[in-house]
Amino acid sequence: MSDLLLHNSLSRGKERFEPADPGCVRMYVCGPTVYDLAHIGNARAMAVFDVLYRMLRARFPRVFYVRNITDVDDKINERARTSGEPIASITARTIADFHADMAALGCLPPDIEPRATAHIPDMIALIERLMASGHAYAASGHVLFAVGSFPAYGMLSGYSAEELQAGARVEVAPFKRHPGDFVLWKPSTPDMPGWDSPWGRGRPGWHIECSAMSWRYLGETFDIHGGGRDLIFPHHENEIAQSCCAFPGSGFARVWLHNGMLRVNGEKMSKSLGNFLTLRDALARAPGEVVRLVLLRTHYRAELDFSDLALGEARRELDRFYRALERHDDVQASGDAILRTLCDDINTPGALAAMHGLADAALAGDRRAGSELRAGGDLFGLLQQSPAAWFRGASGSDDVGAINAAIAERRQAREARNFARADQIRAALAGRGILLEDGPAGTTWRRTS
RNA sequence: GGUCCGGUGGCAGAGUGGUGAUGCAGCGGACUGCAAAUCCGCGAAUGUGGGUUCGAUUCCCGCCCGGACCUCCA
Repeated sequence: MSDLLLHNSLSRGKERFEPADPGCVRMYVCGPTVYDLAHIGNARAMAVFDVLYRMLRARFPRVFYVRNITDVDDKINERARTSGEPIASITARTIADFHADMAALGCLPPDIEPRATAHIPDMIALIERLMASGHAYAASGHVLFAVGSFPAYGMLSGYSAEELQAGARVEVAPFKRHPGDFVLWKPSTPDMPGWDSPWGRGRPGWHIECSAMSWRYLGETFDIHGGGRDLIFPHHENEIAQSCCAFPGSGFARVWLHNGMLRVNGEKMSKSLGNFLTLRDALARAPGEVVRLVLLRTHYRAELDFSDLALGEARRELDRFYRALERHDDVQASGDAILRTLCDDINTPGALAAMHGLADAALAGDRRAGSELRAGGDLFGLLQQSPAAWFRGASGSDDVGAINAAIAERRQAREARNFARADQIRAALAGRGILLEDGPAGTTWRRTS
């Protein structure tokens, strides 16, 4: 097998990937903050790293994939305040929604999905280490990380502490020693979630949870840390600072991967523009595999335009793949051809081109190609259903008997060369989203919507 | 303003220092009663100006255009 190359945000270039422990790849991905439904930007990150997870599982004996759930956050508090719904209710519901959405998107569950609120003691332990080593200080009830104590601060984002100071456009809290210092722990009022700590009752800052949970489950050093590009600064930069200072010499994550942002129908996705598309919205418009393919048709580091046009194209691509599977899928296959292309920095568009080549071959009668196509689909998390289910399953109505009756009537009409009647029947079905296809073995049907 | 990323056919979207993948759409043809699907074929692109090179879409520089990020916190 050829090398696995991954673009490391730390070096801004592709590197040959070698896990620290050849027996087990350790990966951490930033999961959702559970105050609202996942949007398609979240979905992209989840789908991209799910493909990586599948690739790694195909290449290495074991993969341990950790994806956290942030269930303590001021956005959650704010949602509870404005809606009146209790925090525990908001987070429980949103987590259930998230799991349902991920399943619909075809994402494998991570090996463990730790919740921030279950790891407060780990966070406190980490903060105490930072206090003891002089990287953190208490001020006005807060505990802050002192960026000046970490010379490498900025190694990921490319910002220097000085630049940040110069460019600061937000009012800096007066108790900070350096404008770049960030909160590790902050005080909570009685109506806010809080935990007892050496610094009084309080709650964690945004970044410390990921340092704590990755430490807990993956150790001081691990292989891959992934997330959206918008997390590079400040979130990941601060994670690095916390973890590297708490565990000198550890280096924290060895490879950082960041997926690009989304546009919707050509516009930047934002709540103010009113085009903030939830994954659930997308799933209402198209099957999960179609949404997933749209997210994987573009290389993960590039900006992606999520459009209705793209949904249509993706659906037609999947139609073709399923047609190829319909004819031939009965041989053992490895998926190696597809995996080889994916191993060039998760080159899903390139691998998709290879999938089309396999589909061509399968449609031409190469049974092995059809099986390779299926195996490639397993790497993509696509082609996970039977062609029959894809073309004729789901989408509501149980009018299969009526459809078959109509087909039988049309067959009689055609045999009598009454094509006007035959076409009338076909048009009536087409109006209900049923497309008839006359083949050598008779007439088959599929849903077009 | 600072830092960084990107500009490929009508659209989407890869690779590559030496005749520019793949998909969708379009056009012509085969097949079909007609379609659908499938197959065959066709046209169509590397933002711009320089530089390096025998040769640049690929490497370097300028320019233009587009995009991302520039924290804490209420």
